[in-house]
Amino acid sequence: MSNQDLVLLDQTDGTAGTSGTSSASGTADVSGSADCCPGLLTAPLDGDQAAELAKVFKALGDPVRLRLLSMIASRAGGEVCVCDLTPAFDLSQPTVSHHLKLLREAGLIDCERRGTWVYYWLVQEMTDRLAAILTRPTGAPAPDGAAS
Amino acid sequence: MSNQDLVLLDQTDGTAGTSGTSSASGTADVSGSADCCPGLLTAPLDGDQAAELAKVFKALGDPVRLRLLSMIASRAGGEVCVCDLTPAFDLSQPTVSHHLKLLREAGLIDCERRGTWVYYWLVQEMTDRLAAILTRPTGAPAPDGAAS
DNA sequence: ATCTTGCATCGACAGTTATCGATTCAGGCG
DNA sequence: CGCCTGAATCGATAACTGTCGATGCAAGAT
Repeated sequence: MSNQDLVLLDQTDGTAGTSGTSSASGTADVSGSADCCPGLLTAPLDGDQAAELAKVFKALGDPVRLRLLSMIASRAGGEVCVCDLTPAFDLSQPTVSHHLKLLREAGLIDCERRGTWVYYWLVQEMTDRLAAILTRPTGAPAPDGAAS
Repeated sequence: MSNQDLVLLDQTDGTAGTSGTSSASGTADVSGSADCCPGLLTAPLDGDQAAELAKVFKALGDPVRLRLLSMIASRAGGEVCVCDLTPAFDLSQPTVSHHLKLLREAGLIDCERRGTWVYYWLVQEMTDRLAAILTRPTGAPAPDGAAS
């Protein structure tokens, strides 16, 4: 049902072909392919849209993952080695790896293996999309006609 | 540490004084009070910021709650009676009530009792803030590490 | 006062998730 | 080749979450 949606995301890990991390296995999509910016604030979501979007927000719904994402994203150029991320947390290496996997499956980050190390970066399309979804369309009428 | 933060949100439920739903009891905050737009994409979050933000995203990380939120928010004027929301789902009334409670505790919606019915509305400040947090500051250099 | 309706709360249960240690895999190096 | 390092995967377990039916509470109607 959501096949063509992944194209938008797959382009980002085209370089990850050499990666052994099986990237882009189950990346989630946000908006339906048909409508570019459904809105969330403008019209009721249908079940499918809500399910896809919930996957991404769920990935963001953990402090560790938020910190990981911010650490990755704040590298404007983008790449962070896992070896830089793991020691920043009071968690085991498998746990950090697990969180990174969830972020990657949500389509928020992507990775590439380079020698011994694996580098992660932000998938900006996804955060942009989320921001758009949470942004009330400009010029939206002031909410005074509730009862219509 | 996060007392004055709630002021921004309390203003929206000033009318809820008559509400018996104990509104604004444990509403979550998003950004620290000092910095208006921490970013998430510009600088690593500290633990407290991440925890607060995660609460809100976690509330959004469920399809039912996303649909509830979109149903509430898409009423431009904003008020939706619970009696209009509950039958839209294949869930029991307590379950829907539970989801509404989580959204309210996350600071995303607020409510007021009016006679027999309870009305919910969107707290736009929160979605605005989330959008800002997910928006890369204008003029930020495009991370070419991903595309290339 | 009693009944009825709308919604929140409670307690229980099933499914999910976060976490760990142990293991495995990928690559570089002796 | 075997060894070492970095990171992902596997299994197990504790904690959390979504869901329900039953109950309680608020407010209007009879």
